[in-house]
Parts: sequence; C-alpha cells; structure tokens
Amino acid sequence: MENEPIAKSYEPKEVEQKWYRYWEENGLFKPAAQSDRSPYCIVIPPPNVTGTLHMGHALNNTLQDILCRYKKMAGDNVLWQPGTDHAGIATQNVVERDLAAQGTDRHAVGREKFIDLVWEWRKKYGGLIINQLRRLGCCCDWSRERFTMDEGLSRAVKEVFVRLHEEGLIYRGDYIINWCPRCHTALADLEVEHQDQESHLYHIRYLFEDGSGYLIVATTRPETLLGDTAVAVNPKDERYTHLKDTRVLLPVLKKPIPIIFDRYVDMEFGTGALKITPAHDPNDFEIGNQHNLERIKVIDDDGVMNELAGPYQGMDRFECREKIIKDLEAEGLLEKIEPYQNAVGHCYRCKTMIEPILSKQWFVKTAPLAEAAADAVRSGKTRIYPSNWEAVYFDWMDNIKDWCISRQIWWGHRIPAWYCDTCGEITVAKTTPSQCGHCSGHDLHQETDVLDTWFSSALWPFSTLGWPDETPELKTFYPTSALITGFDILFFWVARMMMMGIHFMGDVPFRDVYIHALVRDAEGKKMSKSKGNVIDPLVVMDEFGTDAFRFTLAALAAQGRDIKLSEERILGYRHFVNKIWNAARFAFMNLDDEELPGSETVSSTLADRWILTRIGQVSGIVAQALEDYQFNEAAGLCYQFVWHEFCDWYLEMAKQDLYGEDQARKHATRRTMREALAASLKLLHPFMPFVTEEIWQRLPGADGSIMSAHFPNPTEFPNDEEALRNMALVMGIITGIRNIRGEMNLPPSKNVKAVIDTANSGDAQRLQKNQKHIMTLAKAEELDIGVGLQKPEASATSVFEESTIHVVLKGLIDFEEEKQRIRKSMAKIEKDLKTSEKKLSNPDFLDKAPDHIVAEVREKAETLSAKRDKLEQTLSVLEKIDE
RNA sequence: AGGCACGUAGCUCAGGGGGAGAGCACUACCCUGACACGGUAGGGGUCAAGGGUUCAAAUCCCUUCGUGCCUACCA
Repeated sequence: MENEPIAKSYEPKEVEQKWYRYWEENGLFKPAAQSDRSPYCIVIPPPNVTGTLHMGHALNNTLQDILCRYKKMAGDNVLWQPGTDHAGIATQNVVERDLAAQGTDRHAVGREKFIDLVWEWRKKYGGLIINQLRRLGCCCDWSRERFTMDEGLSRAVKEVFVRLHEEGLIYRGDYIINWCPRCHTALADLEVEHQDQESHLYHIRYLFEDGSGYLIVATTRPETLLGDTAVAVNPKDERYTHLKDTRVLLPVLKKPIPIIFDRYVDMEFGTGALKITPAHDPNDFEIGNQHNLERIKVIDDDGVMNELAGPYQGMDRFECREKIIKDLEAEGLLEKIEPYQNAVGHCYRCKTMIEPILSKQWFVKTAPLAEAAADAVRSGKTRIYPSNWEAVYFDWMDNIKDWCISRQIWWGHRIPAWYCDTCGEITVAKTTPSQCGHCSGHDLHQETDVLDTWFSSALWPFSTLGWPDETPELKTFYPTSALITGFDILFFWVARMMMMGIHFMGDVPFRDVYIHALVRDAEGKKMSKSKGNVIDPLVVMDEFGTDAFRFTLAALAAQGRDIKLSEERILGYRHFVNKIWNAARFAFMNLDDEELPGSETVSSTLADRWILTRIGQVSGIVAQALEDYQFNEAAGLCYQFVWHEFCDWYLEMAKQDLYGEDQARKHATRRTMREALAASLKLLHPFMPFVTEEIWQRLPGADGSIMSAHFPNPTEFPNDEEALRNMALVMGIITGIRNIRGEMNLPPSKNVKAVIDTANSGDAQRLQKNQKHIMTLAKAEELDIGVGLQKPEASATSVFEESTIHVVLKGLIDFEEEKQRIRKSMAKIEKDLKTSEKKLSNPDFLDKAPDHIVAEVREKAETLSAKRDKLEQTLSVLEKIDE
C-alpha cells in the first residue's frame, strides 16, 4: 500500500483549524452571485456583541450549519447571513462597569466620548463570539457579516421609524411604563421577568373626612399611597354604596381624596376597596384616566421618594415602605398584615425590581401589524415547527399591547426626532432637519432617547440583505428559507420580524420557523452561572472534538423536548467519530490511487449489492428527516447505518474478499468499499464537517472539498430487493450460530461445526454461495448446508425463519444447559404465538381488520408454530439422550 | 388564574392504533491482522394510575397523581 498509515485514533485539534481555514480561504461559504440553483437562506439569530458562546448558541448554530451544509450539498445556492446585534443595555452596562472601575461614569465622560468608548470596546471584544462560531464550524458567509449599528442597518432603522411615524404607527405619549431604576431606562413589557415571591398584604385604614370612621384598603405597596388620588370600590358592592360623594383622608399626608366607583374593582379581593395611584400602577392609571384623577409621581428615576412624598423624601422605596408601616402602626391606622404571594417584575438585564412609572415614551402601535403577522401563519405562508408553537404565537399576537421602543440610554440608534424650542412641535426625519417642520424655526434639538435593540433586530432579515436599497441579494434571498431559534425569543424577535417584514417587504421574512429546545444540564436544570452547572461548549470542543459535540447536539435534538446534556453522552459520540476514523483507516489500507470508481466491471457480491442498496435507502430517509427538521432521526440513522451496517457487516464481509486471491473480486470490493465510504462521509458531513473533510481529502480520487460534493441521492443507487432479502437470511444464520456460541459460552478461539437444514433448495443455494462468509463470521470450521439434513449428535439448535441451525458441540455441550436454552426460546415463541392465535380466533378481527394485517398475523402464526415444532423435536431428542 | 409539554429498561430518551426500541450503564466470553474509543452474545420494562372508544391502545379521549415550562395588571 502506497498510503502513509494514518493515526490509530482521530485527533481533532489540528484538523479542525486546518479545514476551517481552507473552506474560508477557498470561498466555500459564499453563495454564487448569479445562479439558477434554488436559493436557500438562513439569517443567523444575531448574538449579542457582549456574548460568549454558550450551549444555546452551540445548539442553535449547529442546527443551522447542518441545514446549510446539507442544502449546499443537495445543490442549493446557500447564504447563511451572519452578524451580531448591539445589545443596547447589556453593552452599555459592560462599558459603564469599566468606567466605574476607573472611578468615573458616563455622565462625567459625556455622551459622544462614551459612544466612542463603546465602539472601541466592540472593536476589541466584539469579535469573540464570531470566532467561537468559527470554532464550531459554522459555514456563515463572513464576508457579509453585519452589525445592527452598521451604517447600512442604521439607515434601515431610520427609514422604518420615519415611515411608521408617517403612517401613525409610531407615537409619543405619557403612559405607565416599566422603569428599571438601576439601568435608568424604560423597558418593554416583554423585558420584564415576573417572579413569584413571598410578600405581605397590608390592610390600612383610610379615615373618613368627616371623622365618622374608616374604610380598610389592602395593598402590597404601602409606599405608593403617598401618590394615591382616590379609593375605588365596585358600584355593586353594597358595603360601600352609602359612601357616594364622600371622601377619605390619605393616611400620613392627611390629604382628602374621593371615593370613586368602578366596575374594575374585585369585590371578593381583600376588603373590596382599592387605592388608586395613577402614576405608579398601570391599572390605576387606566382608572385614573376614566375618572380624571390627578397623577402624582412620588418615586423618582432612582427609585427614591421625591419631594411629593413629604416626610419620606430622599428615602429609597424599600426603606420608605418600612418606615411608613411603622408610622401607620403608630397612628393606629394599620389594621393587619397578611402573608401574601405575588409576582413582581424584575429587569431582564440586571434583575432589579421594576418600578411602574408614569413617563413620556415612544411607542409602536402594534395591533395592525400583529394582525397581518398572525394571518401569515394562519394561512401557512410561514410555518412554525413544531406546530404547537403556533398556538403560543397566536395567543401573543392576539393579545398584543403597544410596544415601548424608547430607551433612556446612549448606546443605540438615536431616535430621529427633533424638538422645536420655538413651537414645541416634533419633526421626524431621516436626516438632521435644518428647520422645524411646523414653524420653520431653527432652534431644534434631537431626542436623546435611543431605540430598543429589538427594533433594529426586527429588520434583520431584510436590513442585512441591503434594504432599503433593492439589492440583488434581497431579490434572491428574501423571503429567507428558514429561521432556527429558541422559543425564548419567539415574541421578542420572531414575532417582531414577522410584523416588520410583512409591513415593509410585503412578504413574510421566512418560510419556516423551527423552534428548538433548551439545553439543560444532566439533571434537567436550566444552565446558569449562578447555579454553577454550565457546561462550556469551548471546553467540550477541546476535550471531545467539535464533531463529537455537534453530533451529540443533533442526536439529542428531538422536536419539542429539552436536551439534557451530559459529558457521558458526548463521550459516546466521540467513540463514534473514532469508529468512522478507523473504518476509513481500514479502507485506506486496502485502497490505492489507481483504483478510481467505474474503472472496471465485475459481477458484484451480495454484500456489495446490499450495502449500495442500503445507502440509497438511508440517504433518502436522512434527507427527508433534515427537510422536516428531524435532526435526531437523521443523526440516529446515520449512526446506526455507519456503525452497525457498514462497519459491522459490510467491512467484515469485505475483508474476506480483500484478503482473498480472486483479483477481480478484490477489485470490485475495493470499488464498492470506496463508494460506500465516500457516501457515508457525505451523509455525515453536515453533522461532522471536520473529520469527514479530513478523511475525504485522503480518499483516492476525491476531488475538492467534501462541502462541494453532492449529497447521496437514492436514484444513484441500486434498489436491489433480492440482495436485501438474501442478506437478511445470511445475517440471520450467522447470528443464530453466534447466539448458540454465546449462550453455550464458547470462546471465539474454539471452532465449531454447523449444519443448516433449510426448507427449500433455493435457500440452500443462497446460503452456499455465502458459505465462506458464514464460516468466517460465525467461526465455523465446517459447514453443511442442505435440505433435510439430520440433526447431528450432541448439538445445539436454533431456528431462523424456515431454516434450522445445528451447532455440533461434541464434548462441549451440557445437555441440561441446552435444554434450558431451548425451553426459554420456546417460551418466548409460545407467548407470541398465543397473541397471534387469539387474534385469529376472534371473528371480529377477521371481519374488521384490514386484509393485509390479517394476512400478516396469519403468516406470523405459521412461522412461529413451525419454529416451535422444530424446537420441540430437538427437545425430545435431547430428552431421550438424557435417559 | 389560564395555557402548553412531559411521566416508556438502572440512567438519558426515540416511537405514537396492529408483535415493546436505541444509546449509555450492567453481565459473560474475547487484545481475531481498522478500531479495547473495539468485537460477540446476554439480562432488564403492568409504556405513571384509573376509566372510556376500538376487532385491536404504550399510542386516541376523559379523570387523577406527579414533573417542568410559558403567559397574566387582581390590589
């Protein structure tokens, strides 16, 4: 053999870097500019620039890479569009932390300088996650990498903002929003995480103004009473009807406030009396509007009580709560305190408790956009897989509320709106206006707020392709083919892309949405830094190799179920990578460069015809599974085929021909082996890009990268039903002999003599043709095959279909043990036979079950009873010997 | 409070109306000239419980129990 021997086990480290560079340098990740192949496009869910690769990314991007590589091999013109998003709050937080460490803050630095610092930071660290995606093997077209703060994407943002504003779908106004006192910004409803917590329900007495007594109000937030402007009761509540037109005195501040009647109040809850704080509670805000109540803000942007909080001014909101309870108690106004459990909102970025605060913000009117987005899924223009997520999507779309898009931070797209100091009106424009659009005044200043990061992410599927310009990419690849993402951003991102895509492009942003599972630890817990149960994908790749890691993720990615990842599992698939490596190693030891496919025609062996037929079948199923996003099915089938069919059976049989003297057959076997190996590599390539490329490049006659090879297609392989049947027979006989060997504890070193008594001469011939294979694989030194052969003395018996297998065990056999073995086997058969016979004796079954089922059961019963009879005969022979 | 999943071998999970499956772990025998990260064979399950539909239920329906997750402004 000319080939240098390759290493005994696969070493991923050098290999991975080498081939990634090769692919990138050879432009294999780029789509063709002009192509008549069908376009296939995935836009990456842009990771945060602040991020580092975690398990969620690893799974998400592995699945995308599998699809892109598969589609590329299947002949599509593939674009995987990569990039990152600017993660407004998160990134600002990171840079602010740096400043704090230097003893300064962004206000001291100033807005412009601060933004420069953020850009600097992003230049330095922003590429981290991108390189980690490379490490994972992702075939993104990096020449097209985008960033949501890029000039082009910023232009798209402005265009969208201005147009939505013109259409009346963006407005500005005073509403209760979620305020994070630590991040100092408004948040969208979605960005608030509700956590159940143990708290208290305080029952507080509000004295009647006329001194005639009091009414009790229950609240979880006593500190907000300072901003109360009414107490509301249900108009149907008879306990309170007499209180019409009376007023109560606000505790502490002793300010009179009205009692109002509103159906919103639940009579069953607490005392049926609800304090109304329009400036600090969304429901109270609504009620306040209906009753024209004053809105009194008592908490400032830092979560500290302000000047309207009277004696509590300057106290933190939690401190104030303690103090006010003490004061109420001292005044005899505290009726009681009950333990109570409620859900309180926290900032999704910093986990600080959210303060609902009245504030002037910018909003997107979502209802009209949402309707179209929901319809697109209802009509099947976009399909969501697995489909049970559709209900979740509809539920959200149907109950959507307006989206607060302004953020009081500096890092982000500054809202393109200018205020006129002369007339106070707002001018919205794509470029800085020279004069006010209303009074033509020149004293304009721009809005200081920036837009929510998700506002720019919502445009991702078309902004990355060049919109608002009409680029060729946009024309070719929009709508994109598939979006692969986790359910955690179904609302944040997917829903908003749907709304914006349909509105601005007139078509959905993607045909398919595939929602994958969450990666959890081996106990099924969510991985989190604070729990300390994170598995770092980079460490895993170092330890087990990227291919093993990717294959594990794919094999575990069953639809609708979370992935519990453990290192043992990954180790198992590393063994698989090694198995492939060694199969290739074996092949290379038996191949040389001169043998190119199709160079000669020789009648092929059963094993050859069988393996090629199986490849055809398997590749069809794998392709279909990938089309259906059944990653686990595809991976599982590849695993079982390569290991248990190609390696366990084909290569073992091939050895006899490769080591034999028949040159023609040797040659034919080499050719088939090469072809089967090449096809296996191609099947595996989407899952395991590195090891397959490494082997491919050493494969005699392989041309170029495996990335450009075409995925095996069933039509290119024989569909030889006869080979499948015959192979099943040969395998069954071999397994039967091995079975006896195993159960009788015969070491492989002991050769045996076997007799196969077949039911017909056809089977006998088929087996005789493969006699050498059977002898070698079953370790039999003598093998008689024929019809009506007698059971030899001192032999063990088993039955495969219509053939009876006797293994001569002269001097080795323990009759008692053999009888046990046969009885056990018969018991199993009896059990199966009983269920079959029961069915067949049921007239309803014969009457109502489909014909092919009845025929199947009948045939099975016959086979089973024949099998039982043969074993029974054997048993009686053994029992005679015993006597 | 609503909604959605899920309870199948010791573990992790496929399957989804017609004979209970895989991987890992386990047991026995083997370093056979690709691979001990390997080979061959084997043990192991009332498919959570109860009821219903059906000729036929692990699979469809209902109830119960258990476990997750998501949504929500009941103070």
